[in-house]
Amino acid sequence: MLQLQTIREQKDDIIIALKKRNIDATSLLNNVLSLDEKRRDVQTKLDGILAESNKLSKEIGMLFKSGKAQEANDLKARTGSLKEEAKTFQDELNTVTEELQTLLYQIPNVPHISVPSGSTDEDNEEIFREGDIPKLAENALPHWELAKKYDIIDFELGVKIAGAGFPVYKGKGARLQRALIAYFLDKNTEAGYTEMQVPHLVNETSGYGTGQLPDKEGQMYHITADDLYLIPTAEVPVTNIFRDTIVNEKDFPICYTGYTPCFRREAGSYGAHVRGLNRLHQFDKVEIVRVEHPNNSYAALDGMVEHIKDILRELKLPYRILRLCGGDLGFTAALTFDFEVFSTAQDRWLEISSASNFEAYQANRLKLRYKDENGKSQFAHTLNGSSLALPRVLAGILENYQTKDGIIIPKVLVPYCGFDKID
RNA sequence: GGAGAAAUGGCAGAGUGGUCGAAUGCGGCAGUCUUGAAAACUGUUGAGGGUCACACCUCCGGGGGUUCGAAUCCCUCUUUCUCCGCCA
Repeated sequence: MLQLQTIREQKDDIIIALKKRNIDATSLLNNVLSLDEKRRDVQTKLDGILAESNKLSKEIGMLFKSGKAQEANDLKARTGSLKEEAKTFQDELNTVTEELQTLLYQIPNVPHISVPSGSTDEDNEEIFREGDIPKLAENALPHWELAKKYDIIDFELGVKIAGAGFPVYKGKGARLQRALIAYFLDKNTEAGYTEMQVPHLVNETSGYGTGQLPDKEGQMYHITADDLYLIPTAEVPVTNIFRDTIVNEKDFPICYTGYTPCFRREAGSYGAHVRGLNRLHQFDKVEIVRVEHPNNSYAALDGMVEHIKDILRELKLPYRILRLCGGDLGFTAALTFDFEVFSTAQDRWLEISSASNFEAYQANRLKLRYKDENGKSQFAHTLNGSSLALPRVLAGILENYQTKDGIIIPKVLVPYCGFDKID
């Protein structure tokens, strides 16, 4: 959520910046400002009445104490109308505040200056590419064929148990999953991230905190009986650790990592591109989350990008990094870098990580603050990234490391797997 | 799931209708002393709105009510603890 003060001071700049998202926010922001003005006006009136009422009450109390009951009762008579007025203004204030809140929730984050304009993923800007694309044999198979051939993932079994998009990993496939999780967590921990195990279900307030709610309910599984949501990413529970907190400036940088399954309804996505592991309702992911001083958040984002690069280098997977364009940028993000692994057998890039700086947008919703050198509360910056999302990394490994003798396990994973080949 | 108790500032913990945004202790911050540190001492220290700055307003788990006036009384919800039941 954008800060009111920022909107007041930089309305025109915000409107220009939001054009990169192909949004004309002019009337929205004007409405926000006029509601804000109204809110302050009503608040001031209400405060005045309450101040008078408080004063009268004190006087009445003193009169009663000194035995002047008659005078006290005279004063009492005057409080009735004040009460009615206060109620009117209070109701108005509540209405205006709620309207204002609703509008603020509709404004996405302001894109960073470096975000290119554009409307679809085709407009994303490739900024880096590394790793050799292997030359596979003529009869190279996509991962869903490989999964079947070596009996390591059973998609049909998942359909039986839960439905499409819930694969069952078997034998070495399951072990490889576990190895990847452990390897990622170890890499993150070595880099200074503290490992956390968090709930996989969150309440509504947490959904609002990180920006999944309102509006994106449809993307999450909702447990209506208890009004809980299955997490679409560890970002939600891990970032919400900091909801309603004031952290110590000395504690920066705050770096957390966590493994969780992720649940996404992915309503409406069908077709060839969602085959196999490409798009699932349940998948595993290791996430990194940082809480940073505003002055340092972009350096922190660069650090996260370097960290993810390091992992992909060790896995020896060919990858590229994209700077997302305005149209592809998530609602809450100011700047996002996507990592894509090249799937040789499918001849396409697969997104395996996304690292974002949310600046103060989530912090404002979360009420996540720190005290600056003057002792004033300021919103911190939040960031997160995947390191990494499992299924497509798995797909990339299966496809790129296939040989006629089986699938070779990347060297760094062998100690975690306990085997060096799937055959 | 049943019965009872409780929810107050970073933490602990007073406060049962009026000058209480809230005693006290711990912690934090600043200073004195010290070569430095510790100890001791002194001061300071909740959040939000509002204002150029004050004033002023709101917040004692959430919501509602009684009253001129509520941390304090009533209703309701949530959470925690104890006991019982069930259970990995």
